Amino acid sequence: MTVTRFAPSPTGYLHIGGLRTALFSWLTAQHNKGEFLLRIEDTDMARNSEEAKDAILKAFEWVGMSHDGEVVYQSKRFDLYKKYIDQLLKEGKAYKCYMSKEELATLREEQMTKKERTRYDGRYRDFSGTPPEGVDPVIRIKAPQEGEIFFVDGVKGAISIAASEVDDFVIARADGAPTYNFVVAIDDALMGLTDVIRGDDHLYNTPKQIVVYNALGLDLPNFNHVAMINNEQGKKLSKRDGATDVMDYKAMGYLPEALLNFLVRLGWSHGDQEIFSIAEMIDLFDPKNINKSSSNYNLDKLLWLNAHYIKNMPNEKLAVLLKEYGVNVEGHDKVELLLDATKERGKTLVELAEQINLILSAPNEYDEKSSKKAFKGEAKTILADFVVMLQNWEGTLHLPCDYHSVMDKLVETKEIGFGKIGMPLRVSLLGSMTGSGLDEIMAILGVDETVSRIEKAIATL
RNA sequence: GGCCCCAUCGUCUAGCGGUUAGGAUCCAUGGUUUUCAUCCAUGUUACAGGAGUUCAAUUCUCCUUGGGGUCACCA
Repeated sequence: MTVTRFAPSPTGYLHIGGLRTALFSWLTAQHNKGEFLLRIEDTDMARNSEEAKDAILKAFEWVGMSHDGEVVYQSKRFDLYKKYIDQLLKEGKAYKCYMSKEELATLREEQMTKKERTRYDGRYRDFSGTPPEGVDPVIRIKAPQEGEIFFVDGVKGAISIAASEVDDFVIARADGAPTYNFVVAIDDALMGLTDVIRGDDHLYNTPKQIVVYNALGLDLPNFNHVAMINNEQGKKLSKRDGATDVMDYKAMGYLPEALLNFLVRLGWSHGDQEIFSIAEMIDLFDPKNINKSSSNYNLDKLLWLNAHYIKNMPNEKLAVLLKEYGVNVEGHDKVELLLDATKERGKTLVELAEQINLILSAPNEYDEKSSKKAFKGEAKTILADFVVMLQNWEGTLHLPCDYHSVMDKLVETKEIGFGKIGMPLRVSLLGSMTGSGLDEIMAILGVDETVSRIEKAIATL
């Protein structure tokens, strides 16, 4: 059975790039009817935060990616890691290193001035003398000293790194707490991971983890390293490039299905297909189609996708979502009409809410440019005549086409162009020259409200 | 700097030795729409450079250049 995982460290919000690798992992599991596990990497007690962990879980909930089984917390598994550390110590595959932090810093400085790669020099690897006083030792694992560490990456292909590049790295801190590369290998193995999908910033961690797998005699999973997402200039994505917190996208009015669709096409493709429902992604996703190269982040397509998903979303669902953006249309007797008339005009739920509010609340002021253009000439008398006609026909006005026929009639009897009534009417109802169809707006408002808004406008002329 | 990875329109990408190098987005233009948006149509724009291999390279190899990643008692 395929088992994948997402393993964030709870030091901040869920990053947009993290969501993509999580999505790739989740899709791989779903596609193979396997399991997608969630593990919180909180071995660094000093940097963890409960809020960060909750924020990450919340983001997962928002996008609708559910994990299987219980969330695994590494901080609760220290006893387990301790057991493996003791085992390696006993087998001579790991050793205590009494080098102080100061000594290590000095060594590193020397290496840097000599422009060498900074690495631990192995001075305690075969140490058997009397340990220095006052130093709590760290525990280092014995990495191979020659040869190559080789593995086949699912997206990058064959990777080989010289053993000399991997030093005897620390697996347990001076306080006894295990370190990342050690526990990742153990947990991935113990949790039954078959496919590790992660950012390629972890590529160099892989040989280290392989050292752990080998020392403990564990089976290797398939590694898949996904290239990074950079900003539009190809540089590392930072807050300055816009939102990097997944939840910011919710605040900006993006739909999770749009965000996921956008993300799945960043570094992965299925021919020319652009639109993927969640079900289609699951059906078609295969990590072997993941791109080797990094991709740049550009929100144009996300906006387009979001507009697409809003346009195609059932009104009932839209009405529910809109409540989180300050618009409650659920009680309105013309909800269907209201949403049909506005949903093609908002690329985000925030914009859609604005469009709806434009109709729902009478304009407090009239856009200067629009009113100047619309409220000129005979506008006042035309609007007054229109009000009279609306009132005369009141009982028969229900559908947009009913209102349209009144406008037709007005244009006909007064022998004027459509714009003569259209423009002033639009500004009277919405306050500006842009917006949904007049027929729909009037049908949504009803005769009373329509007349009231027109009369209010007339009063200012 | 050492090591590792990468390289097709501005951006996301298709391509897997022989194509008029395709799609999407963006942008521009036209049409539909009483406005705006939607929608439809059309158009501009790409194989980083240089050597090979081959009858033939965007595609394979090498070099250069450019970009990214990584070098913790962080994850």
